[in-house]
Amino acid sequence: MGRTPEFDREDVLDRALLLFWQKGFHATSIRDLVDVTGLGKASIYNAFGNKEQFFKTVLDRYAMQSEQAQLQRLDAVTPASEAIRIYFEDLIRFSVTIGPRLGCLYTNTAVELAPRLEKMENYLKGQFEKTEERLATTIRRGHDDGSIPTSVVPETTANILLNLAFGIRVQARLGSSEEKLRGIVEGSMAALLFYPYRSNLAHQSEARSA
Amino acid sequence: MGRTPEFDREDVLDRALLLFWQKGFHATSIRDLVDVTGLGKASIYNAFGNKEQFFKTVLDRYAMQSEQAQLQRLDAVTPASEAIRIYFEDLIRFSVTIGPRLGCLYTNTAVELAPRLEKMENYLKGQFEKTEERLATTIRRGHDDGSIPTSVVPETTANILLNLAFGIRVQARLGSSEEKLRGIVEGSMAALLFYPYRSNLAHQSEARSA
DNA sequence: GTAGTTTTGGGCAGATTGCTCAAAAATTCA
DNA sequence: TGAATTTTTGAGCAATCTGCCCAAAACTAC
Repeated sequence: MGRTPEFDREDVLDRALLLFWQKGFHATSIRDLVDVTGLGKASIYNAFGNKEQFFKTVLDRYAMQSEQAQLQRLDAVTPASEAIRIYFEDLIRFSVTIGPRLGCLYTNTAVELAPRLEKMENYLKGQFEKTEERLATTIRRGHDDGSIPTSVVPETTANILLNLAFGIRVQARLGSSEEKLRGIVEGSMAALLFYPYRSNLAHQSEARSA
Repeated sequence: MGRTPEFDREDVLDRALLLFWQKGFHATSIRDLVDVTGLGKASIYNAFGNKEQFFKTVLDRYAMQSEQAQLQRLDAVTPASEAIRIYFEDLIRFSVTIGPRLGCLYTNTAVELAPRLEKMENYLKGQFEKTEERLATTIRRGHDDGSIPTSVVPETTANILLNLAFGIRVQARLGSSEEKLRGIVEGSMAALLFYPYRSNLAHQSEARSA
């Protein structure tokens, strides 16, 4: 029992998420959150605790909407090479389409709060490691279904692909166009995963055996 | 004429630089700067203006010490492929060795202050574009001196290399080890620039024509 | 020494920060 | 209806923030 909350919790979280995503943790004040969510200061503290706890809740919601969804698609798509390609397509779409200069909330947060990263280790570093492991697993699946040459080492390449993802997220944050990011992903994947087709090679040298 | 300042300007700038580098712009207060530099509030405002102007001055000093120095070495080293390799070696050293979880001040700043990036466009975006152009130029030089296959397209590959650099800087900020970053650079460069030798390929497939 | 100039330290003003508390309003259960 | 529980509301707290000012100290030029 008790009084019914007037706000829609998910809606409030989404609004707060977008604000934190745009401005970062420190630059977002409680006042800003009050303005964007429409509910009073005390209501925020009552419903979500202090600013740091609120931010962590927002991070969880972000995880639900972005990373987890993308990682699930990694396992769902066949062949494995296509899954990786789609993973990066989703990454770009999610980093660019929703709003300008958003990038990835996880990456932005990790860069901004790196000095006090110990407190958020479970949230961020674990997520990144999980992504890397999933990528390695997918590469191994590509060995089985024949879409990725067995000569490609899963661990090393997953490491490099995660680094590629970090670069994409940062450049999305800086306002790079979707096309430019697509070109980077395409060129990198071609060089790393698909031996014969490499878009960063001039087309004159296409005649080369696989 | 007038009273001689008691502080060494370069020393103060270096201390402030390190602090901004560690904590970021918003999390660094004037009080923090007073503590770390040892001089009073008024002296800071007198010598460097307000916080934002001080930060820009610090960015300039950072440019002098890091980016510019690294870019100059790009042109100095022969062959061109070695120049690029050394560029990334310097990048890693500079991002990891000076202090833990520092990364690159430019990248950190760009990520943190992306929403108000218009005001710093000259400082950051220009620097990144300059780096990309320098990389492309170096690749062309590699075409001439024979260290990089002419099949490697300068613009596309420079684009990808810049993205690689962003990833390295972020991972350095997250505390990745020097060895891990070296592995990423080595694997990426091998795949992108040096056709026959690719460390992310298993050694069993080494017998392949160049 | 004197005048002019700059640094320095202290402190102040105004705004903003994150946060709390008590009372009012709304809902459920008895 | 009345008691219990929860949310909302608004006022306000203590601390910190940035930015600036002013008088005193220190230095240079004359």
